[in-house]
Amino acid sequence: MPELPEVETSRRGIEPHIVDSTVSRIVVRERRLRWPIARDVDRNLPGQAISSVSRRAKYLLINTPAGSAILHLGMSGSVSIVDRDAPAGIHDHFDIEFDSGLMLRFRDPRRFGSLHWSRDPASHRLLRDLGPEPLGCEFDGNYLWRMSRGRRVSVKQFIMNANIVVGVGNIYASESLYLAGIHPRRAAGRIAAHRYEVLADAIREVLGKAIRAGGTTLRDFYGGDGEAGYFKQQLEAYDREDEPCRRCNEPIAAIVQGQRSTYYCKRCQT
DNA sequence: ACTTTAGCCTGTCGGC
DNA sequence: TGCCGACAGGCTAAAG
Repeated sequence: MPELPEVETSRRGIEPHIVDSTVSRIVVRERRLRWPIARDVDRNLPGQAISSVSRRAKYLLINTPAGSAILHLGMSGSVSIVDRDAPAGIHDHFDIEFDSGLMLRFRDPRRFGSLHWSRDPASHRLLRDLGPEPLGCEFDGNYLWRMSRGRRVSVKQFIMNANIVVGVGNIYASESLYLAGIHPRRAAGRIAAHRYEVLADAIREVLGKAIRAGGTTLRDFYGGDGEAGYFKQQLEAYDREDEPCRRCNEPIAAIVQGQRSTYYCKRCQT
């Protein structure tokens, strides 16, 4: 489900409801997520006051003066703010309860999500090697060009590599390359600097637009406030196999790269 | 140091 | 109706 815009939408949906609240307890019903939920989460989170909710890549950070809960939504995870007495459904794996009477509920049918505790999240093993934020100032075409020299991977897999740049998942990779007019199979190391400027701009534009639309709801994504994202209507390539390219009418093609589907226009993308 | 692959899970959808 | 395979928005560890 969630790429950067969906995680950012979730962050904005939950932060106002829990900031300045204090965690009264945490209820874990299922520890077997992508990594088992360690007991130090249960030990450290209760009693802490929430200072902010931030995002790094696709991780949500629930920050307190003593450290942060690091939450990942995996492929099918979502968070919601509900009343403390709301009955738990089958895939509601944990709740973080607050003194306000509300709680943050984590639901994840496929259990690819995760929850960790860290006193210093930036140096946590899951976060420390991540590349720059695509909407931040260290990310630009020159950065992509420098990082890509000598690499033979396809440009699509290159921009989906979180060590290069974070937050570009399968949907927005196709969308960005479409917007930039770059063929997804082209080798990353054989793309000229000026084309990387176009690509970096495209990534920022696509992600920015998607955040403004509240994310992409393909099947079942809802932000923290329960609203469906409506970026799907703006998708140019993703999930549009055989439908006409909106620029040239060529049917959109679908291929597989690294076991993920890629969508692109054979005429517009070179 | 880079690239590729398998695998973690459940739910849904299309074809038979 | 039901069964079966294919596929789904992420990411890591291990192997090559």
